[in-house]
Formats: sequence, C-alpha cells, structure tokens
Amino acid sequence: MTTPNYDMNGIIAQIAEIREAANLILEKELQARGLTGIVPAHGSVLLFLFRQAEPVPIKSLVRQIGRVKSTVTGMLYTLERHGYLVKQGCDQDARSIRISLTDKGWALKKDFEEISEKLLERVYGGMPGDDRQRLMELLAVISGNLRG
Amino acid sequence: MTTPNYDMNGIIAQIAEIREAANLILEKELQARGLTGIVPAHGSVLLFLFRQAEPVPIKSLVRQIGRVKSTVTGMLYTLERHGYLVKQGCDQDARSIRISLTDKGWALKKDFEEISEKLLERVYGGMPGDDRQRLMELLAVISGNLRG
DNA sequence: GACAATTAGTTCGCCCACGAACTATATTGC
DNA sequence: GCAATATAGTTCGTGGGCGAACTAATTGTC
Repeated sequence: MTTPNYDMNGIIAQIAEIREAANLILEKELQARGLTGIVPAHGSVLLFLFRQAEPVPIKSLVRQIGRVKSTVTGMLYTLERHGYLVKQGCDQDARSIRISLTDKGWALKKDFEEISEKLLERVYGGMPGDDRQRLMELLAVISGNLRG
Repeated sequence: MTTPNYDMNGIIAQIAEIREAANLILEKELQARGLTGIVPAHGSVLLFLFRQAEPVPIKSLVRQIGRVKSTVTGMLYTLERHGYLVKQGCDQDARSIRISLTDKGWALKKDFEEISEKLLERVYGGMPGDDRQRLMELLAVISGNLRG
C-alpha cells in the first residue's frame, strides 16, 4: 500500500511515487494533530485564504489554485461543513459569494507552516544545498517542457 | 486549469505540477487515439497484465500496483465494462477471481508503449543524458528519504 | 467433524477531480 | 428598454482513491 510499484516511465513513476508519499506524510501529520476534515488537497485553498485580509469571491480562488470551479465548490463545502470557513453574499454583485476563514480556519495557519517545514526537512533530509538547487533547476526544465 | 499555482513546499508543489501535467498529456494522447474508458491510472494495471501469460487472481494485481483492494475493484469494473478484460472463476479456490486481457485489451499494448515513449521524449526534451541521470539520482534520494 | 481464524473480493460512505448542463444575476449592444 | 451575451456558482454524472464493514470460501486447530 505504501510503495507503488509500476515502473512505467522511470521519472514520471518516480515523481508520482514521491508525490503520493508526501501526501501520505501530510495526512498522517494532520491526523496526529487532530485536524479532522482537512486533506492535503485543501492546502492550496488554505494558503490562498491565509493571504486574504478580507472576504474574497470564489472566483479569485478558482483563478489561483488550478482547480476547476466544480471541484472548488466541493472543497469549500467540506471546509465550511467542518467550520473552517464561511460564505457570505455580496452587495455589489448578487451572483458572487465571498468566503473567509473562521477563527478555526485561521488557527490552521500555524499547523500549516509547521507541517510544511517538517515535510520539507523530511523530503530533503541531509541533501546538500547545491544538490537541492540543482534538483529544483532540473525539475523546472521538465516542468517547462511539459508546459510548452 | 493547466498550471496549478500553489507555491507551498517548492519541490513538492513542483512535483505535483509535473505529475498533473504528465497525466494531462496522457489523457489527451489517449483521447487522440480514440481509446475510450482508459485513464492514466489504468497504466499500472495494464502494465501488470501485459506481463501475464495466463489469467491471474486479483490478489496478485493488488499486491503489485500499490492500490488498495477497493480501488482495484473499481478499476477492474471499468476496464471490464469497456471490454478490455474479463473475469473468470477459479476451480482451485472459489473465492478467487482470475482476470485476463481480451483481444481489445492486448491491443492497448502497442499504444501504451508508443505513448510512454512519446511522453518520455516530451518530458526530457533536449536535456543532456548526464542531467537526466543526475535528476533520477536526486529523485531517488528524495524517494528514499520519504520511504524511510 | 466443528469451530475459529484467514483470505479474496465486494460494497458503502466519503473525498478530490473533471466536464457539461443549469440557474441566476450582470453587462453589453442596439 | 430590452434582448443577447457573459459571468458566478451549483448540480449532476463519472471515475480514481481510501478505509471500514461485510460476504463467502478456505485453512487451521483441537
């Protein structure tokens, strides 16, 4: 269960495996902290909301996090149901709904930062700084190749 | 939709992005070839079945591909429904179900190989061989760090 | 041989993820 | 002013992914 074994396209399989392993670690850490209802996929939503001082329309969230509207609708429903955020109507535009974190939501910020740092340490381990740098450069190249 | 933008843990975000981009390319390629009902997640299942000369119990598939039983049940249902594989009872063990590719399933082998190669070229682009090697080494380190 | 413990698979509930269709409001054009 | 169009979100159907509970058959034990 922990280690996928399909050896299709070397790198891509390797990359998929790393991503899954990282997600697993995040899930465990969330669980260890008793943060129910939060899953790794919520990370991008939370990170975005942590940067907002005021309620923001869902639209701007969607624009930022690289997820489709309907997916966002679902995640927001989950986060709202667990009391991490609230929705409110907008006076200027009746179609728009503005979302903001509750106190319970803001309380995640510290956990988020701590968990992120912890994961990062775990990922790199004792890898030297210049190797880390090189790795990021090479990944950036690949990312660019796929984007083009 | 193409470029997720959450910049949480540099590498992990980068890795997640690459994986998603690769999946997107695979989906497009599958669609371009008219291979309906097949999604990237089926890759590990197919790769496993391509290596089997005879019907194999689901159990051994589960052991190999790093997915939980219930997930495999679902994927097999999909692949069966689309005519890529068949299930048959086992004489020795009435609990066991043996699966095997149909002709339509075996026909995927060629596509699979071509698409894999194409993706690999796309991923690496003009990256020199020693850089590729170095990248794989560094990824292996990270993979090891997460596994431990 | 009877009963307990394993094992193989399925089912169910929950979640992310997508696209297509839909509702309701806002804008634009004339 | 009003019809056409664009925009914000939701809903629905499909599918992967997980864990927990369940069924049925097998194996182990006494």
